[in-house]
Amino acid sequence: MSVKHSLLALLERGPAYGYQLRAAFESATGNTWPLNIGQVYTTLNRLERDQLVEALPENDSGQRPYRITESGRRQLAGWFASPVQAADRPRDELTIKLALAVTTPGVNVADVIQRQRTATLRLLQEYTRLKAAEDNAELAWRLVLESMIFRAEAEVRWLDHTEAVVARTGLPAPRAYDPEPGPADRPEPEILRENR
Amino acid sequence: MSVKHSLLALLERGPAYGYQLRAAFESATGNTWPLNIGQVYTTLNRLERDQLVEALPENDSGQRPYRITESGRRQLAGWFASPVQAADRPRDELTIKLALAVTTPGVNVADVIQRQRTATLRLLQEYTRLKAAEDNAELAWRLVLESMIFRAEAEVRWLDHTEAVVARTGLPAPRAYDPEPGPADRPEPEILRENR
DNA sequence: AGTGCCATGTAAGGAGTTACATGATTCG
DNA sequence: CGAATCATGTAACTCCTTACATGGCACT
Repeated sequence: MSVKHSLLALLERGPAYGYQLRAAFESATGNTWPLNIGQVYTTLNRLERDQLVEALPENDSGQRPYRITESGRRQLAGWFASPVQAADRPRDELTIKLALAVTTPGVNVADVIQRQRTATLRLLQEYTRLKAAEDNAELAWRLVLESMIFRAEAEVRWLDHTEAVVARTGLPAPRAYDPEPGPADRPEPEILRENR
Repeated sequence: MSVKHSLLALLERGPAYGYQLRAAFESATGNTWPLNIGQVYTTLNRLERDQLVEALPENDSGQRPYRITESGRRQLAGWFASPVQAADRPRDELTIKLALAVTTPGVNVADVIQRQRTATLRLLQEYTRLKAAEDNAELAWRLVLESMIFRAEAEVRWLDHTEAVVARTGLPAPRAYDPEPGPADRPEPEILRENR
């Protein structure tokens, strides 16, 4: 989803060809989020098919630039205007891992938490070092970096909190599956069912 | 990735069939992260192909339970033992959106931030309400809920921070693409290049 | 002449989604 | 009887990744 809209956003700055779009994307994210070049071309093909971009004639150097269309501009405006919702977000692997760890027999939960904490702290230190080293970097890259810092900090806090909760309440006794699983007893919260 | 390992974790509690696995997964996440039933079956097929699980004989009720294998147990242990790395995480859509917003002509960045802030705050309130309402819920679901709360809080803080940064420094002048894009001038940080 | 970068793509597969199809059972 | 739920699956598609193929051009 985001690559499609990212390419539209980059094309809003002016026509560009695939290789250039990848460079622009990676530059905006400080070269930390590499963008697969193959995906750029396949995404551009889908965008062209959906008439959100149009191909310009190939130039002498063998470059095939694209231009955003009016329809693409509307699509892009819609993206910026609509907030990212809960249902848009992918399931977080760490959250799932710990949620399952507490009900999986034979798993040392405190150990899992500590290993993750160490890894995340190390990441956080690296981010902080980068931020100090490149304080006058591009605004976009700075925002990405700070986003990662805020998220990593929150993750460490959650890990610490979770460790305390688990230590306090202990783990539930592992039980096998009911031979006859009953109906779900907890209704799905409305807010999470939206946009589906 | 996480569905594969989630199924292995659920099967570690004992043999189960597809429908049961979906119910168990959704129950562990408080029915907030619906798991597609079709994907359960296709994932089980891949797991069986890779000999991480084995199919048990179909019973009278037409249920086809699976059992985790020794190889599957090792795979699962490896998952729990290795922390989630930076490279494993998907690109965050909101981060990309704002990073691109600041270099896309005609975008009202403050507006984008405010819309997102409102949406995230509303989510946060809903999560908080849920937590209060189900304080004695399953541990796994509680962890998931708290994870989402910590993340939403961090997001609001980052949004506020970003709003301040943008207000203070202003937006960079939009410029078109260089006719001849030079080589990348910022080396990719080592820590982010790992595990690729 | 060879290495490396620029620039375009394709192939194959995993992961995820929506949608559809099919039968059995259960419950009002 | 009909509707809902249980239970299994397939099809089509998007998204994303790794890997490979091809050709031009620049630099040593």
